[in-house]
Amino acid sequence: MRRRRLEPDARREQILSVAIRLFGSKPYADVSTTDVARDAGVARGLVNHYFGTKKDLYLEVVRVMLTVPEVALEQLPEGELPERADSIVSWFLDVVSRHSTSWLAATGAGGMAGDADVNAVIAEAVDVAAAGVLRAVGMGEDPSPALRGMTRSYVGLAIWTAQEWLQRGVLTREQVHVLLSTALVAMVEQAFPQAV
Amino acid sequence: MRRRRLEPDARREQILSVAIRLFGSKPYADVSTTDVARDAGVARGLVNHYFGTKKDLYLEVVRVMLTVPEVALEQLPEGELPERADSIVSWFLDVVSRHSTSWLAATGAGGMAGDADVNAVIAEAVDVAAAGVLRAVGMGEDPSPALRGMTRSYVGLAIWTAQEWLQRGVLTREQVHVLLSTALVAMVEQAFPQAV
DNA sequence: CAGCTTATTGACACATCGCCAATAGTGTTC
DNA sequence: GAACACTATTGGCGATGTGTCAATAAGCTG
Repeated sequence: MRRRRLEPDARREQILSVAIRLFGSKPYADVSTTDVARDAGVARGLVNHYFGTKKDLYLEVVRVMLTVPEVALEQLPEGELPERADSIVSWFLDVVSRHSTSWLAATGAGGMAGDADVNAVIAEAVDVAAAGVLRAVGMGEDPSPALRGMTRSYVGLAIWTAQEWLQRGVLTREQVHVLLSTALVAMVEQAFPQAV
Repeated sequence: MRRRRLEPDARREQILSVAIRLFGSKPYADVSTTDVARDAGVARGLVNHYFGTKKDLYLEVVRVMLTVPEVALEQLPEGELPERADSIVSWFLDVVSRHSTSWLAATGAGGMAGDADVNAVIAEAVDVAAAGVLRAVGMGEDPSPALRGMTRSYVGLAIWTAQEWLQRGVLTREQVHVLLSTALVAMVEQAFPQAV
């Protein structure tokens, strides 16, 4: 039997990439650690050695899937609210359409929603997105819990709308953009003031 | 061993109620058919006999959890859009707060989101809710696919907002009401026209 | 009470998972 | 180049969960 011995970091990275591919295409229960090990050309025990339990591996996968480049989010236009809203919506749609499959699989929690740890990882990513939205609309300074909650709700709207666009294909990007922009403006002007 | 022999309907109902309780309090993977059988005072094989596979049982549970009395939805006020929006939002918040735990567990898909069959059941419930919203705002006559998609997105917003309210507790019912009403009015007036 | 229908059981076969002692690459030293 | 040490990697054991099915017995009927 020919074994190949790799640096721990390299092996871990290789197994993780295989896991990302599998968990991105099938729900959690339909991916066995045996599948991951086989596709990685490795004994199943090695997967546990590097990642602990199967759920731990899945958590790593979701973390990677939801990690998003927030560089372009730095330079936001200084215009009025509608322009700012357009800008943040465009950024969101760009990100989501680029990583569509993996991103949608992760936010849909491909078969592990409801689990406390998985929820925590998703919630953290949603928090990051919500913080970006709040900064974009000029309310990013020390937001109250209620305000952050409302913004997370808006991110939920964005996720669902993206699904209608990218998975169901019943909406055009233009329609999605209009919907998310108008909703954001309306919420900022009328609902958010109630949550200062 | 004392066996008790019940009518198939009665036994099925009893097992289902136990399953609803368990799946409502723990994620899918944390509930074994052995748990259901034990709590029902029954052999594990009987669960499979009545419901087939474990996932089939779960589908039944989700179906029941998402079945909602849509009686009060029949008599909707005839006023202007803001009043109609207030009305449908109130109806939604009443329903959701009444069945909060089970309803949230189901929409969160307690550990099986991403699975095709489970998604189908949830999607159907969302469709029903979306149809109610469309009727409430006076656009229920033969809506286009795009319009129905936008309305499903709005239902997604409502679900996420309800979670911030009932699970996280960072929003009051008043705040939720304002948020959902203003978002609905804005979407109907500005986004929906793009999807006739 | 005997007999029949069928609700219910118990066990078998199979899959998956976490764990750990044993194995064998790979670089180091003499 | 051979012996060695370090550790990445393997393979198998035990436990748990699931679906299936022939065997069993509960309860009605004559």
